[in-house]
Amino acid sequence: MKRIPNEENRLITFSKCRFGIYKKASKLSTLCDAEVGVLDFSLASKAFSFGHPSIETIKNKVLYENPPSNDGTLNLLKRSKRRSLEKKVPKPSKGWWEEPISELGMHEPEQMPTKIQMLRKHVQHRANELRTRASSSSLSFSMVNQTPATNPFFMTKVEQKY
Amino acid sequence: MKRIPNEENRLITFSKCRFGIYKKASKLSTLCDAEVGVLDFSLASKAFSFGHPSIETIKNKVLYENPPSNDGTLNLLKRSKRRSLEKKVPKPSKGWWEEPISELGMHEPEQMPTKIQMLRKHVQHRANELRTRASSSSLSFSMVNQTPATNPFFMTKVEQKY
DNA sequence: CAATCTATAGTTAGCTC
DNA sequence: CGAGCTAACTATAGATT
Repeated sequence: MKRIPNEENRLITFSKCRFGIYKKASKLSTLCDAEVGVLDFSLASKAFSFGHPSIETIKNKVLYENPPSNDGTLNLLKRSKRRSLEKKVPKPSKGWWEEPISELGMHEPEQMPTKIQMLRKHVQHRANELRTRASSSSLSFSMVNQTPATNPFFMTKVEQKY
Repeated sequence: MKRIPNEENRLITFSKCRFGIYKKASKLSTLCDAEVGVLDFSLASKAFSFGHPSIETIKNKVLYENPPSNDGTLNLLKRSKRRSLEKKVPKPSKGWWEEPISELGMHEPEQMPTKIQMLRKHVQHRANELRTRASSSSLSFSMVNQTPATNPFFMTKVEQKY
């Protein structure tokens, strides 16, 4: 799978696929009560986006790393105070599906072979589906902590199929 | 279609659908030579993202509205200078697939009935597929101009199916 | 908790008009 | 230039292990 050579076909596909992604993003937001943003920049220097509940909401999360309304309060408390509250209302243990995908943050392709072994198994599984391609571009998954204190764009590279 | 009631199922779906979207975003980036970013915030206050070539690239475009390398130069020139250059290298006429989706920027639902008629036909077609749901949330498409001088998050609301 | 399977549902590339 | 179609492809909800 590679870049569509014909420019017209490429642009038509760009448009069609974008709507497909927006539709899926919309579905995700409804089914899972999530906030989702999608940004698409064509090389022709046009940009489009989808956002739920709005692209502004997503933008603000990225720009200002606003704590979410449902748990931000705790994070504003001192660590000791937060700990004691957490004892009263303990967090449920986390399932694999809600774990951060990875804690790797390397950006150099050379580092991949060893570091990639540290990926969580379910990511490896998915990553295996996305087989190597010749190009140097990469597929990135990242976990974004929403408190200002933590790195908001922690990133992991895996091999990319498309 | 509505929010999945069971929390476990909801989280599993969140995880599965996210990967599906990432896969499609990856495909889009390769086929169409585009830069794509996806941000997912679960209500459990976790956030994940996909980015091609990296989420950092997308983040920087949003944060700093960096002009793209392939056409940003022109936009930094004075209008008069730009005009004269554009005469020498005229832009090709645009197809429907590369037009900004809309030039509507309203945020009030009350304004929709009249304004929505201005949407391009292919957007109307898509929008019609996304039928009303009871909730007040909305599906947003937006066009993002990449020069600092223009509104980077111009937005249009249409009805949402999911 | 995590992986795997599968029937069903959904998507789209290329085509026609 | 856009809209519509559909065969082939792809994704996924729910079940199973």
